Amino acid sequence: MTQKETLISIAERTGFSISTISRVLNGKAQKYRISEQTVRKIKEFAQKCNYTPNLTAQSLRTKRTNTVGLLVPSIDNPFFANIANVIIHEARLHDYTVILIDSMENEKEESEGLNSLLSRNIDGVIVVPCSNTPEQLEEVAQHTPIVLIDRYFPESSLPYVSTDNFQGSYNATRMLLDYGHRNIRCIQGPSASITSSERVRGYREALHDFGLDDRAVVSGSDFSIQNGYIEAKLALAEPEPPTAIFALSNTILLGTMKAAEEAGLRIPDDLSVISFDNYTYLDFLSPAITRVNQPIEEMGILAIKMLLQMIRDNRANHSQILLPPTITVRDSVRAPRKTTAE
Amino acid sequence: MTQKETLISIAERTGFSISTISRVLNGKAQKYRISEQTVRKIKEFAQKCNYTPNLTAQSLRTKRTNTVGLLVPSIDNPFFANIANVIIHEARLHDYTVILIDSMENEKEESEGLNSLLSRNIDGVIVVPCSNTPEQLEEVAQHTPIVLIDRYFPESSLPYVSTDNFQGSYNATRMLLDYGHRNIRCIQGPSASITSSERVRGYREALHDFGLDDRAVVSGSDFSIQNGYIEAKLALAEPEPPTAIFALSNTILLGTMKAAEEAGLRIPDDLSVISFDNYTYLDFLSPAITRVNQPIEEMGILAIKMLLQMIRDNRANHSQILLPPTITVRDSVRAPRKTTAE
DNA sequence: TATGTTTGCACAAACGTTTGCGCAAGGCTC
DNA sequence: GAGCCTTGCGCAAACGTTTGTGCAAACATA
Repeated sequence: MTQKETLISIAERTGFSISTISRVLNGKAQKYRISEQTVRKIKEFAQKCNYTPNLTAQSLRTKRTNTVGLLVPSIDNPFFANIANVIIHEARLHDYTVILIDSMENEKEESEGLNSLLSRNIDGVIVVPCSNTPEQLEEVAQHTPIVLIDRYFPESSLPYVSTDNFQGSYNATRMLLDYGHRNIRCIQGPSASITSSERVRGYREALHDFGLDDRAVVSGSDFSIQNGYIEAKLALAEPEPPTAIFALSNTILLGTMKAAEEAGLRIPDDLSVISFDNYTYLDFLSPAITRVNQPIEEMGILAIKMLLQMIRDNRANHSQILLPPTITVRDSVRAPRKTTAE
Repeated sequence: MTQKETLISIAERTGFSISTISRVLNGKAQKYRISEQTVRKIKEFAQKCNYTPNLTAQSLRTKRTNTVGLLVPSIDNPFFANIANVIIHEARLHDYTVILIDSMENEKEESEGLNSLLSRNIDGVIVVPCSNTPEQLEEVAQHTPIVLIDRYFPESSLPYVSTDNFQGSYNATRMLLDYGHRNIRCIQGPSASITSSERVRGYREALHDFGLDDRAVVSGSDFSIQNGYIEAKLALAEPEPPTAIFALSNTILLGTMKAAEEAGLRIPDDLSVISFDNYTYLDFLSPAITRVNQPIEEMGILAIKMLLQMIRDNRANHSQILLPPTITVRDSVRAPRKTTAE
């Protein structure tokens, strides 16, 4: 295996000093009055020998890495892959590289991943937290710019950008109500998660505004297909089964559909469903699924914007932003066959 | 923003030298005969002030980063997200961190991403190449361990691990033939891509073995939903439309299904379909889709294993491995209504 | 008490950069 | 030809580590 070129090796072979070469390659030739001729020679030589600076040395010296960290709970989840994609592209536009760490929805991994990022002297970090407390993150925020995305801590001053899950959920529930549904089951994700709990809140509020507080039924434990399956299975087996199911994530939706199919129920004829999250494949299910659509791209752009601003200004920012979701209407909602007893 | 602890700051406050502290924290106390007492004091202090080593300095000195790069064409594609997931987890098991770069299926981005990784002194890199030539990668291989995954260059000696796309495709086509289909359309991805061309080869070979060389019809241009839609639309409008469609990716499949639906064809009654790639949601389409299942997990594990071995032994490896795919049978294949003219 | 051995740690160089400062050579002014 | 300014570049310190070597003190031996 051959060696890589360094400023030193170039200096030896061109006869110029290390500093001169460094300045030329960093575009500071003018500032330091390096002659045209020298600049040309050095640039040519560097080009020819395919020199690339050693980033570790560079950042050791400058304290900057032009790198931001991105810590997500599971890159395997298309929602987070989507976020990662946007953030990687957006960072790239601003000449930043992204280091992606997967915390596997595990507090310990999250903590270690964060430390690993900090050790690398990243300039800032974007986090979808999976722990329940903001403590470590707040400590990090003392010395490193940090922005939360998707999940956040309402009681903390950490900056975040997320979807207005409450509003999205409220609107979706409202839509079902407007179609005439009165027995609407809500299947939630982990109740500790702010995204899930806000969605539940929206669901309850919509029922409340219809004077149906007592009809609110929420169950479920996590964002898994299995959870959706089990909860839907139970709900549909009840004496007075729901006429509509509101699945608080697309995975929960998949489980719900399976349960509906097994119960011999056709969607939307026998059962209406509405989901969260917007994936292409939701259009290819039968029927295509009406869902609450999070503005992922805008979230990613905003998060990067906030982060880079904090990096540039070297001071904290406490913006806490919720973006409005929209509803993508497809074919999974219809008026119930017959109004329930109520 | 507060300062981070360094060996120097700890040295000043504990009275021990930098080297002693370094050795203690690296578990080399024994080797350098640091007393029990000193070890304890230093460890306690480091713990208390939450010291984490500066990785850039560390790797500048040691030339190792315990980091591997992963360069994929698009993290937004669940297939690559899945690969990334496996590799991240597997690397983690061996105490390696992964830096993920997205080349956006763009040669220039790939090249720059690779340089960015190299600048970081990563210990090795796993690549799903998107360029058509192995030149740059072969040059990198001169000084940095590299393993290709999924896509590879048959004429190059670069090590790779991939699926036996030929075999998977052969078997799938064979299955359709065994069901009695004689008019099978194949919708491919980019013809320059080895994965797509191998799949096409498998398709042709299977037809050949049935003495149906002249019935081979391949069309398509990329792994997009739109491509699948357009090609299927065209195929189904022909005077003698296919009784089965082999979609060479799951995205092509989605387009195909949409076209079939618009043509009023029911799957599998009026049209059989079979796909590549194995995603959960394929089970939730109507009907669930029979598909060729790539052993992604094994591929990831093998790639990491090969890479770490190269890193450890500090020498090249030229293993070129194809893992056998399997077929996941669901409900999208059935015997054709009536045998075609042939 | 003199000598050798062990114990326990510190010194300093090196990794590849960046950057403030300095210095030599040449040109200009008078 | 003396003094000053400009041009063009090099010196060396610093970033936070790791690690080969060195050295003083303590201890053991004779």
